[in-house]
Amino acid sequence: MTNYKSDFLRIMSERGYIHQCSNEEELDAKAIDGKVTAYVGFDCTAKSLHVGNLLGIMMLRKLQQAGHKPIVLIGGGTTRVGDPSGKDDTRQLLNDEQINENIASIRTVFERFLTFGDGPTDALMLNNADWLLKLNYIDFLRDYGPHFTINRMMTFESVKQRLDREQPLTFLEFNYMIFQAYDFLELNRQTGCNLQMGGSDQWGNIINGIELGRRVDSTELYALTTALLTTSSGAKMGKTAKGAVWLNADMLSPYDYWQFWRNTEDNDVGRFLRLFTELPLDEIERLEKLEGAALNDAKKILATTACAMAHGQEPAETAQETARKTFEQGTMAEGLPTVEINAEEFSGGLGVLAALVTANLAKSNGEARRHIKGGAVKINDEKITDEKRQLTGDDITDEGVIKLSFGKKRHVLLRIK
RNA sequence: GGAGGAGUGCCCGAGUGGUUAAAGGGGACGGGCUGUAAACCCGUUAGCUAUGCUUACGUUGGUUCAAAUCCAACCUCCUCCA
Repeated sequence: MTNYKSDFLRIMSERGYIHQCSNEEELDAKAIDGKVTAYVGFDCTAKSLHVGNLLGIMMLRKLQQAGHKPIVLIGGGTTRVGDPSGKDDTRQLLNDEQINENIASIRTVFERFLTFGDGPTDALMLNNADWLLKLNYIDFLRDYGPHFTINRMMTFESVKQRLDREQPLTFLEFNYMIFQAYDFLELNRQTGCNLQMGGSDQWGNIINGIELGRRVDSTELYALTTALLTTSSGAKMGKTAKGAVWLNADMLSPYDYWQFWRNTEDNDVGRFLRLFTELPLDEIERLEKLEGAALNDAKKILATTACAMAHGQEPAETAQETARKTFEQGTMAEGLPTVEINAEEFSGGLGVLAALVTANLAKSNGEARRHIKGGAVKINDEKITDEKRQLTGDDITDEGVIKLSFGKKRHVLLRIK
């Protein structure tokens, strides 16, 4: 990579965020001379963002730290259309109420990573519904349609691949690209935003926006993308047994979030420390050199730091302590995820199968049954083999809970209330 | 509008009348080994009130003792032609 002169690009580069950048010299120069305003777009199809979105959030954070202005663009308008990228099943369309709920819920996460406000480098949160919904089809086509040629769009990798694989590419999807380009233009007009960042899969879309800006407003816009995040064994980031690794604490507990980072593969430790923590680089270099079991210390630091950023210092430390007790001492830890059970429900004795399901450790009785057969289930650290086993008052420990374990890593405390 | 091809479980993909809850692979989960890692080995991978029952091979009907497999209509996608 080039030697960047601006703090922003230098830091981004050193930490391994940069995959592609359009016109980097000029962007670099801009970042030295003055303020850059940049945005990252986020979907709002769920109540929470997940680790897959974290890279985008971190980029905005770095931007702000370097003295520039970040914009969080919520895709309230585009969500209404439904992003067709996922393709296979036409996603069910969300209604306005759901979308607004999601936006409200997602906002809280950004507040942990960015400082919002009215100051020159304070972050802004905008919603593209505010302009997309007002568009008039014919006017929009006349004003912007001429600037996009099918010929050009056919050369984009995302389009090419789709056609090569003989997968359908709908007109809607074509338009989605145009909307995104238009978002960029609109943001530039409203706020002077001149940089769009995103994952490498967004490159084509971002370039479309840059070209639109040049043609319509003769303005120079820039693109900066990061490599899509995968683990070194090639898996997509962000999936666990329970599903997505959510950033909202009510969707995934800080403990589980901590565990996610703790279980990082050896080969990813250094990379993740650079991307997802703000430890000094020389410290990271020291940590990633650790070998064998010692590398676990680096993973714990990664977990606690990353967790603190998303959930706060205290929950992160609690999570670390809980993990220490659970894994290193093998003792009962109060901080494990807890599930409450009604006393009435419990009074007659509760079957293990049902308990596993209510604790969200198994999806169905059948699954729970199979895993009991496979020797994966423990009650208060004692392996059970009888699927008819009932949980009774005798199982309640001195701490007033029942510890239910599924596999070595997943533990839940049942608390009767 | 015409001709041809396709639609299978989380994904890819085999199966063209019964022994098919459906080969094989991937993924995921569990067990083993370890370091709460990777790799590797083994197992599991529809639901339930469970020696049985119910759902399931695009949708809906039909033929048959029996259908993912045959027939009809419909829906969707792909290719070629107009």
